[in-house]
Amino acid sequence: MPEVRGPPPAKRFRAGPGVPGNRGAMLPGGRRPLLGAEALERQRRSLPIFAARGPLLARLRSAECAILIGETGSGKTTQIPQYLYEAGLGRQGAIAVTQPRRVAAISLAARVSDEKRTELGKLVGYTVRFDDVTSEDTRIKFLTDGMLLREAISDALLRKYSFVILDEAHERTVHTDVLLGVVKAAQRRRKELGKPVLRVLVMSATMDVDLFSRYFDGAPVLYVEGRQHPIQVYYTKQPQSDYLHAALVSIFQIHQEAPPSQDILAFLTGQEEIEALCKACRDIARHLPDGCPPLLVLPLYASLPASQQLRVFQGAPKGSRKIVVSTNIAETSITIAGIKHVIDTGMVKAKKYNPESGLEVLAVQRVSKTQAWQRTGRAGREESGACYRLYTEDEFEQFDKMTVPEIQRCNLAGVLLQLLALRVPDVLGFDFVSKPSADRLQAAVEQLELLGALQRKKDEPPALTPTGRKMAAFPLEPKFAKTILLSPRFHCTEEILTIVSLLSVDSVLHNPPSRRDEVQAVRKKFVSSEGDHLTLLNVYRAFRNVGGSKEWCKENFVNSKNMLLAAEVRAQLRDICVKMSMPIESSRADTGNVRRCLAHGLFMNTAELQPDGTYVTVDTRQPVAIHPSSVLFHCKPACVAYNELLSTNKCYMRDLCVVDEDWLYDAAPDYFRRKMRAAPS
DNA sequence: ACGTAAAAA
Repeated sequence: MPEVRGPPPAKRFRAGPGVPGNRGAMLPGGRRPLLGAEALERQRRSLPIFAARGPLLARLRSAECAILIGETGSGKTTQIPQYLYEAGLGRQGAIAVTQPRRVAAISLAARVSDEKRTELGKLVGYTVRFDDVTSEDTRIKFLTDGMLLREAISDALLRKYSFVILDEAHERTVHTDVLLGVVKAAQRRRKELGKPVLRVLVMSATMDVDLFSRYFDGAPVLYVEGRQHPIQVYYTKQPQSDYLHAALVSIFQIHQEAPPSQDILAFLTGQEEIEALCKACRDIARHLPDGCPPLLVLPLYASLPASQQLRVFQGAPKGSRKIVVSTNIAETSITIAGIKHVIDTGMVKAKKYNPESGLEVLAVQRVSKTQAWQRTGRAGREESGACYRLYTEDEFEQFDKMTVPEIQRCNLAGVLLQLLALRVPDVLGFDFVSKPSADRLQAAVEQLELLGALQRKKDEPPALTPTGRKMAAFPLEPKFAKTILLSPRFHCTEEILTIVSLLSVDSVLHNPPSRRDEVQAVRKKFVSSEGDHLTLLNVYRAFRNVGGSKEWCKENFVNSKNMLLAAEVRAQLRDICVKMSMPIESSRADTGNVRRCLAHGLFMNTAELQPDGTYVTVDTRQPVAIHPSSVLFHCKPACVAYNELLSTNKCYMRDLCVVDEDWLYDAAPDYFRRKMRAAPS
C-alpha cells in the first residue's frame, strides 16, 4: 500500500489499493540544459535500468527476440539503445526504435543525442513523416512505427537494421500490430537466406506480456522496475449515474480542501462535454466563499487550437489552482507537469465495431483497467498524488482488462493494401498478434477489389493490381488514393490534391460550440452549394490568397496548425504524383469535374434521397442523415457521396458532395446495376 | 431535422 500524502480523501470516496506498478508510457521529456559529462554519466547511472544493464545485455545477446517490461521512469527507452550501441550490437546495422507518436520519436532522439554528446542527426537521429534527421552515420534511429512500416514496403527484410526495438507495444496501435508481424517475418526470412540476424526487442507495460512472448515463440521476458511516486486511489462508495455531476462535485471538494498549488486533471470524453464542464467550473468558481483560492480552468482536446493547448503547460498564477479538463489526449500524448490530483470519470469516447450493422460506432464507453491505471499514473509524475475514480471498486473489477487492440476495431482496407504492397504471400493468412475476424478481412478484400486495387483468382490468395501498387504509394486511405489516381481523367488533380490533403488531417475548421453564430456568419463566404469538399477547397484557396496569415485563420475560425499540415501533406502527395509522371492540371472554375472525380472515387459511399425526405445508403440501404456540421445540412440533394459514416445518436454522413446519379453508373456500372436491382425504387 | 477521440503514413 503506497503511503498517503496530500489532502485527506474526499468524504464520498473510499480508499482502494494503490497503483500496482505502473503502466505508463515513457514520456518524451523536454530538452534539458546540457549537464557536465560527469554529472550526465552520474544521472544515467542513477536510472533504475542501469542496475540491470549487465544481465539485460547478456540476455539480449543470446536471444533473437525478447520482451521487456519496463515501468515508467525506468529509463528503458533512452538507455537501452545506448547500451546496445555501446556493447557493439548496432555496428553491422543500425538500431531502430519505434514510437507510436511523432513528438516522442523526435524528443527521444534529441535527448539521446544529447546524452551521447553528438549532434542530432549524426550518431542518433530520427525519421518521422515530413522530417528525416538522419545521416550515413546514424546508428540509433528513432522513428514512428508508421514510418518503419513505410520503409518496409521498399525493404521487407529491414536490411538497414540489426536491431529493432518496438516501444510502447502495449498501446497496440494498428501500426505496431502490423509491424510486429512484419518484423517477425523479416527475422525468419533473413535466417532462411543466411543473412545477419535481426534482433527484436518488444517493450511494453505489464498487461500483455504473455501474448507477445507466445507470439515470438516463447521469447524471454525481462522486467525492469520503474520510479513512480505513490498514488492513493479512491473509489466512490456508490455507483454514479451522472459522471459529469460527480466530476464537478469532486473538483470543488478537492479545490476546497487541498493547497492551491496542487493542480487537478480530469478525464472526460469529448469537446462539448469538456467545454460545458469548464463553463460550469468557472461559474461556480465565481461564487465561492471568501478565502477559497481562484481557479484557472483549462480545456484540453486535440481539435483545440495549438495556442490554447499550450496554456495547459503554464503554471497558474501564484495562489490559484489550475484544473485541466481533458479527453484521453492527456493519457499518453500530452504530459502536464505538476498534476497532483487526477479525476477519472471512467469513460472514454472511442470507436467500436458493431458486428451486426458492420458499422463503426463512435460511442462513450467504459475505459479498460489498463486505461484507468494509465490515467491514475498521471498523478504521480513528480511526487506522490491522488486519483479519484468516479466509480466503485466493484465496477472497476468489471472493466475489461485491456483496451481492444485498434486493429480489431478499424477498417482494414488500408492495412491489407499495405500488406499486399509488402508482398506478403497470403494476406488473409497473415500472422497477426491478434487476428481480426474473417468477416472484416473479407470485407476489406471486397472493398479493395471494388477500387480495382486487387484481383482474386480461384484458389489463389488475392493479389495486387498495378493500380493497387500505385495506390499503396500514397500515405492515404485507399479510396482517397484511388480518387487521386482518377483525377487526371477529369483534369482536376490540383483540386483533388487539395481536397484529399484537407480531409487527411484533423479538421481545419474550428467550431467552438459557444460561438456557433459567429462561426456560421464568418464561414458563409466559403460555403459551396455543391458540398463540403468544395467548401474546403474555397477555404484553402482563401488561406493561400492571404499568404497563410495566422490572423486570418483566427478571424475565420480556421485551425492554422492543421491548415499548414494539410499544405505539407499536399506537397508530399504532389511529389508522389510527379514521380508517377501523372499530369497535374487544374480544372479552374469547373467544379463539376471535381465532383465527377469524387463520385468516381467515393462511389461506394453514396446515399439517395427517399420520397419521405430521408436518406439511405446505396451500398446496404442503411438509413443515414446529413451530419449537422455539413454545409448541406439544410439541403436535400437527390444523391450525395460522402467520406465516412459516423454512428453516434444517429448514423450520419460526414463531408458530403452533391453528385449526379449518372456519374455513379459510369464509375462502377456492375456495382450499381447490382445495387439498384436489389433496391425497390 | 441538430453534433465529431486520438494518432499516424
